[in-house]
Parts: sequence; structure tokens; C-alpha cells
Amino acid sequence: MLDAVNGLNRSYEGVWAKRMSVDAGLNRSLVSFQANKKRAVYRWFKYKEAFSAELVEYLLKKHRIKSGVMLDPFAGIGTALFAAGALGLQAKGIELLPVGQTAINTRRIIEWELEQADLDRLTYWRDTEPWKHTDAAKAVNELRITRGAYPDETLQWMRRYLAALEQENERTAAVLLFALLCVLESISYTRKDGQYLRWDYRSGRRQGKKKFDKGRILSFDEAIGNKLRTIEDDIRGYKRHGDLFPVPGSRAHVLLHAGSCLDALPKLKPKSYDCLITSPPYCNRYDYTRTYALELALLGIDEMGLTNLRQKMLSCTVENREKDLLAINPKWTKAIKVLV
DNA sequence: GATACCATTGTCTTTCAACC
DNA sequence: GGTTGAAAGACAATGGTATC
Repeated sequence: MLDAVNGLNRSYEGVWAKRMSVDAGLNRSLVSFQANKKRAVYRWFKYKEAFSAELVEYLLKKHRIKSGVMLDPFAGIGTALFAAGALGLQAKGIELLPVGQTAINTRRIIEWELEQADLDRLTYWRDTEPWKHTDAAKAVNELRITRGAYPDETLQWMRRYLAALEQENERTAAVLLFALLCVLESISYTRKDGQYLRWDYRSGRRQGKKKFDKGRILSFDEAIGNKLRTIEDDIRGYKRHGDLFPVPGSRAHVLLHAGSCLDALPKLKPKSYDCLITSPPYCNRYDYTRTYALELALLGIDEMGLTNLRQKMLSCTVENREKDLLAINPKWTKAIKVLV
């Protein structure tokens, strides 16, 4: 079977061989998340799987694409969408993981809906730390895989933070929730390490032969304070003459389809896109419901939701259940015939 | 009811180039 | 010179189900 798959791959590569080339102008920073770490807005959420906005700009410039519609069927946190959108293209994305959907939707709120008064509320939160002045608390959703992820004190502050942000309007609350989403790893006993969540020895979880020490775990105040400061600085950085987005085209035209591209791709209208930039998932290895478990829990996913999400993913490691691919797209007959 | 079997879920170790 | 990471290989724990 493997020979048949490899044969199919080779013949398909042959179709595209003349169109593929090695670009010496690219380096590791550009094609990974590294370049986003220092870039305003893109640096908020550390999504290691992303490529850089600079790469998107590089590719569009190189191929002289200045208008039209771009598609990213594995949109992630929307790096390609917003980078292309800011250059004047219409950008459409498909994303299954709620973490990515939240990142994209929050950024759309910031670009299109956030008002000056909302921005002032973020400044208020940064300066006065309202979670410290409330007794109200809201439970932090927990999953089996996230149990014991935070120090007790941190968990208490998270509960108060969640309760306090509910007093804000929808726009401000969305940004505040996203800020918390961005710091979860840094305030937890976990680190996203390769394809699984690695646990610090202080978590109380069962340890392996080698003790894992993730180093300093940030306090809630320090982590969220830094994040709110960064987000606010970046948004205000846009500001000129009282308008958040004065540069024509800088406010990205981004549309998101929240769901699986297995469902969405066959329904797209043919020949309606001018270019496609994407970073597809590994087909047999990575399971995002493990590495992004903290974030998914915060977003309210329950055990059943987590299981369903895991099985919906295109890839999902060796334990993935078989999918009825022909029911999704009858045109895949040839490829499927090789596999059986 | 005990047992075997199997799919699913969760974790560990090794590796080494690139990064900081 | 320590740390990190869109590897890769493997295995343990768990829970459901078929079989006796």
C-alpha cells in the first residue's frame, strides 16, 4: 500500500515539478513564527505553528499580487488572512480549531468594531487591575487533560478576572478574554513541547524518569499586565488623527468559515480565488486538542466536545477514526482506491 | 462474571540542528 | 553552552465490547 501511495505522490509531484523551485531568499525565521514574535499585533498569541506575516508579504510581492481574493484553508490564527488583507486583498479562511477562530474573530473586532471608549477601558484595566477589586468569581472550565494546570493562587485570580470582564461590553470583553488566552501557557505548569503538553514537576502530576522544570512560572498579575500593555500599545500604534485605521487598505477584509475544510472545500465556487497561501497540518502526527488543551478549556469546550473535535481534525495522530471520505467528496475516488 | 481483545487517550525518551 | 522544537518511535493506562 505504501508503495502505491508513494507512486501516486511521485506522479502528482511530476505534474507540479516545473512550477516548484527553491527560494534562497527565505530563511528559518521568515518561514516560521519567529519573525512574528517582534511584530506588533502578530506577537500577541504565540502560535508556534504559524508562519510569519513577512513571508506572506514577501510571496505576494514576489508574485505581484496586489488585489483579488486569497484563500487559506488552514487559517490558524489568521496570519495569512490579515497580512494579505492589509495589503488590499480580500482574504477568506477556513479554520476548525476554536483557538484559531477566537484569535481571528477577536482581531476582526479590534480592526472593525473597537471604539475609542473601548480602548480607554483597556487602559483602565491595565492601570487599575479590576480583578483585584472584586469578590465575584467565575469558574474556569477544566478538562481531564488540564486538571491541575495552574497554581491555586493563579486559578483564583483567573476566576476573578473572568467575572470582572463580564461587566464590560462585548467588544472589550472579547479583547480581555483573548488577552487571558494569550498568557495561559506562561502561568501554567505546562509547556507546549513538540506534539504534547509537557508538565512541570511542581504540578503534582506523575513525573517521568527525568524531572521537567519549565523554569519561572509567571504570576497572574505579571503575565496579564504585560499582555494588556502589549495589546494596548499595538492598537494605539495604529492610531493617527483620532482614526484607528487611517491608511487605506490597512483594515483587513477578512472572512472566516468556522469548520472543517473537509466540509467547506468541496463547496467552494471553482475559479473564484486569485491565490492560495496556507500551511497544512501534518497528516499523521500532531493533535491540536492536546497542545491547545488549556486554551480550549478556557473557551468552554467539554470532554465530549474535545473528543468530537479531535475526531473531526484532518490529521490527528495514529488513533484517528476512519472517515467516510467519499461521502465528503466523491471526486476522491482515485486516491481512495489506492488506499484500500 | 471473568477474560481477552482492541481502540482510544495520555505520556515518555531520544535526537540534534537552530536558536538565544 | 543551555534551551527549544509543525520529529519520530514507542508504550502505559483506560474503557468498551465480544467471547466464553
